[in-house]
Amino acid sequence: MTRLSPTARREEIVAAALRVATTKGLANTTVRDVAAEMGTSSGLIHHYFASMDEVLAAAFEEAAGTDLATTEAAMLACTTASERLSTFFASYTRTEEYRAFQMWLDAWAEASRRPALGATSRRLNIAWQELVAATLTEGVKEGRFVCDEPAATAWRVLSLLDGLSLQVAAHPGVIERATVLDWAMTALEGEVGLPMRSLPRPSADEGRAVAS
Amino acid sequence: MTRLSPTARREEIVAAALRVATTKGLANTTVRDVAAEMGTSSGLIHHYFASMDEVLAAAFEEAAGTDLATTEAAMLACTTASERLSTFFASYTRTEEYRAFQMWLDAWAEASRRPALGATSRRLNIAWQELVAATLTEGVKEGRFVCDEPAATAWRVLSLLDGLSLQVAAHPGVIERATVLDWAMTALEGEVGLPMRSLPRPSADEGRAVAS
DNA sequence: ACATCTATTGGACATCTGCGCAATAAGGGA
DNA sequence: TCCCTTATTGCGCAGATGTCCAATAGATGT
Repeated sequence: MTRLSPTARREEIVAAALRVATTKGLANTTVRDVAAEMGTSSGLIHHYFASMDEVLAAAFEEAAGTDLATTEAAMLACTTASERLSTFFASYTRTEEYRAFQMWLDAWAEASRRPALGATSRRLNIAWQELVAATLTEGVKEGRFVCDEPAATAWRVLSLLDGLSLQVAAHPGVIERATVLDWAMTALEGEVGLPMRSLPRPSADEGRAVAS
Repeated sequence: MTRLSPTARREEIVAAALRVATTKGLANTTVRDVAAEMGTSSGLIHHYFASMDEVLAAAFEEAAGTDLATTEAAMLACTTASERLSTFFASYTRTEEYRAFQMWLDAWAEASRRPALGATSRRLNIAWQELVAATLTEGVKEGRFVCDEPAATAWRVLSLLDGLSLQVAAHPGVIERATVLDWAMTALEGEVGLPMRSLPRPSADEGRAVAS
């Protein structure tokens, strides 16, 4: 393989690991898989990462972190806090379509066994919660929402979303994606004192639009 | 090893597998682990189970099914639907203490990779939801609750509980067990038209009492 | 042109994995 | 008592896994 700069090679490794993890799942991604995906040797990966745990942590960070950044950017383009939350829901439930949620399932399950992955999973989970909490606080300042504890409400909404999405990912057919979206948004409306169904429900297409 | 009847031996294998899975996690439980736990050979396990997938499925069924039966029995001992639900919450959040929730995390993550485990996980998840739904229906008949769609409400409450419990199990310290319990019960109160905090919050001791 | 640094190789190593199979032995029925 | 069924053994097989390391080669500075 052509000799690359350390930073470029590191990024390539993370990108390759992410590509494999998206297909096979984080828990099933091996050093040799990543090396084969890049067309290089397995030793190269350990030249940049001390352990496979750190490779997976970096790959997961790339996946969930990019999702977070993309979502945040899309939300910033909205004018009101309500619109921002609608965008958030559309973006969050979209991830299922791309089987990205299986990665969260793997990360949660492996968190107690792989320290680096666990730390990353924890950090990103909190980051997502803080994004929701911040948006709620904005809505309160705008006078649109009533919310005593934005941090707590954010955890509840996010956890409801996770719990429902988890069923979609692990037990296909039990709950529909559109149902997850509707139930989670209704729960939020109840939390912040909005009229039922006042938040516009994103269509499946809108979810896709955010993705591109 | 002393020669046992097929049914007795099968049960012993499942019990041993469950013991190992409780310690190492479902995903990390191997044939040899189970054999060593019983003090027998690994070949014996394959004499009773076609694949490791089925061993894990049986072990998980034993764990989650017993929990379900125990919880159901404790609920039946209550007179009102409200008390039954309080008992349910106490029993459900108790499972964390025994690290049993890690098993659910593993089951959800592995569901797409191990068919038998996936089918079992799906069945038991639905069974838990049906237990809640049935109790809600009883409460409506008693005139204590208002609930248009018990099945949907059950999924929401259970998913919120799962999403929050998942944080406790995967990211220790982020959310407290007592908080999970309080938030989930409050959510239910909102769903069925009960006054806030009207459902008695079980103490940690009560949770433990149900376990024994 | 040379030397130095290090990215990259390719495989060794020890261990683990699920699974299968021939041999053994225990127990129950005739 | 003998026999036949089958529970149980113990190991082998083929493959996978994370990690490590000596050897190689490519780039960069002098």
